[in-house]
Parts: sequence; C-alpha cells; structure tokens
Amino acid sequence: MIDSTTTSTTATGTNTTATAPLAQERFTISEVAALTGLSAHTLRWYERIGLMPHVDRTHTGQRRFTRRDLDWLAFVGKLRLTGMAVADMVRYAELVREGSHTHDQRRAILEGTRDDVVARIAELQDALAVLDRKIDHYGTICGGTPS
Amino acid sequence: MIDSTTTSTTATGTNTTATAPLAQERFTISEVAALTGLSAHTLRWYERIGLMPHVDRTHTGQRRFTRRDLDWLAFVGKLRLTGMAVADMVRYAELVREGSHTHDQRRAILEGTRDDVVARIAELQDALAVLDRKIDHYGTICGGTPS
DNA sequence: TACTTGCTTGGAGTGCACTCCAACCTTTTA
DNA sequence: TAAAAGGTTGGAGTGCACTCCAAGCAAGTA
Repeated sequence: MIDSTTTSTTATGTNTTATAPLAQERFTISEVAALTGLSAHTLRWYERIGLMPHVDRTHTGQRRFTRRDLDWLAFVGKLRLTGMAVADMVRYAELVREGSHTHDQRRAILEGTRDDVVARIAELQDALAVLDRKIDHYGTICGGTPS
Repeated sequence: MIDSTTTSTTATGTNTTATAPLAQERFTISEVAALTGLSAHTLRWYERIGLMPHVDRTHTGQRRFTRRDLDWLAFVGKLRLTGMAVADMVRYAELVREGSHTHDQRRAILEGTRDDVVARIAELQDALAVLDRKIDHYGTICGGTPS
C-alpha cells in the first residue's frame, strides 16, 4: 500500500534524517509505547497475535514502526475503548490483510460493534440515573434504608 | 424483572406460607438465579466474598433470600453495569454493614463511580463517532485505505 | 574494555470475575 | 424403598487481556 523504500540509514533511536519525507519516519517500540500509552510488551503481543500488520525491522531485527502503524494503533485503541474483544479485532485485522473484497464483512463487524456501543451507552445512562438517585438520597436523608 | 407473586408454596423449610405478609417471602437460590440472571454459583460466590448481607437459612442449611436481598442484588447489578470492580462493591457492602455513620464514605464511593461512568460514556461516544465515520466510509467509498 | 541502554524471543505468571467439580445431604415424587 | 431434584461446601479450573521473566544481542559512552 505504501511505496516505502526502506531508507536504511540508521540503527537505533530517533533518526529523523532531515532529508527524508515525513511519511517515512520510523519509531522504535519504546517511542510507540510513549505515543500510544500501550506498553512495549503489549505492542509485541499485538504483533504476535496478528493484531498488527507486519512491522518493519532494522537489519539487526529491531522493530521500526511507521506513521501508518501509529494510525492503525490509534484505530485499534478506539476499538478497544468500545469494549470489543481482542479476538474480534484480530478477525478485523485479518480481513484488512485479505484485501478490499472483505469490505462488506468489515462493515458488518463495525456495525455490530456500533450497536453494542449504543446499547452500552444506554446501560450506563440507566445506571447513572440510579447512582444519581442514590447519591441524592445520601445527600438529603442521611439515615435511610440500608442499601 | 422481579415478579411479585412467585413463591407462596416453595415447599422447603420454614416458610410461613399463606398467612405471612408479603415482606417475608423467601426465595430459593435457583429462584433468585432466575430472577436476577446471575447463576447460583455466582450468588454463593457473592456471599462468600462479602458482597451479600447475611442470607437467612432453613433449618437444613439452605439459603432463603428475602425481597430485601433481591433489592440489594438489583442495586449490585446496577453497580456491576457501571463497570465498578467487585472489590469496590464489597467495600461498599462493608460500609453498609457498619451502619449509618459511614454515609459520607458511601456517598464518596458512589460519586467516584458516577464520575467514572460519565467519563466512560464520553469515551464511548467518542469511539462511536469514529466507528460511524468508518462505517460511512465503507458505505460510500468501498476501496479506500487499509484500516 | 567495561558498562549502560535498549531491544529481541518463547514461555510463564497475574488479576479479575466468574464457573465448575466432587462428594455429600434433604426433601419430594414414583 | 428407590430415584430424582435441588441444595450444601472448599477448592480447583477457565478465559481474557495483559504483564513479566530470563537469557541474550547490538550499539553508544567513559
């Protein structure tokens, strides 16, 4: 999908070769951890279980994440916030790797997730109402029923 | 959720039957499981960890839940929906058992939980917006970027 | 050269919230 | 009387999503 001729320059750390286009910035695992809030452990685990597209490596085998990887991780983060199971995210990632003929399945997964989110928001709003009533009760009566 | 005419002749044990006031209805563990949607296993576990007030027993040692127990379980169910950790619910239950002088602490716990719920709703709405944009994208473009 | 920092791996461990098991006991039904 | 239905217990097992470990490699610094 990306042209990405491996610029090959450095080995470790923030390279940021002044002449390289921004689109080819490369990030170490700890940089990505700092940027995403995920641990390096979790990033490696995501890759192992198939939740990341192939992450590029240096000649010594260290990971170098691209901006595209960061975008993907940001999206995965949103899916995670929805409460979607990791296994379902992996399924989604597989569909992405399979190519554009899986668009319908991907949309179906996302729509299912959206429905779950809508339902969850309703649940939370209901629980919030109960909580507010209870808090109000404590605020005004301060000696009511034991519950 | 709770059907008020269940028991009356629940065979076993100390039940005072037809002449007893409604307030003294008693429910077996499987009746409570059916009414709450929790498993009997989970109900026993709740009691073991201190999430239930003492549940009354028949002379043979079987549990008999009261309507008050059902009310408590309904409230616990709401707390569970908020995503509150079980350990925190146990802490709340302990405060209830300690008496009315713990009202302030209880209210504080509930207010903290409410704040969490409000934040969680905001997160979900944010994720929902991302999801909707993505779904819309699949609906209209059907051939875009791999994400 | 020695040390420090940062990365690699497979596999084991953790914490949560259940969920189930085995062995046993009452009560009700056939 | 026998079997079925429903209850009891402590403790072990499950599934999820991480989280950590040990042993080792590569590059930069004093």
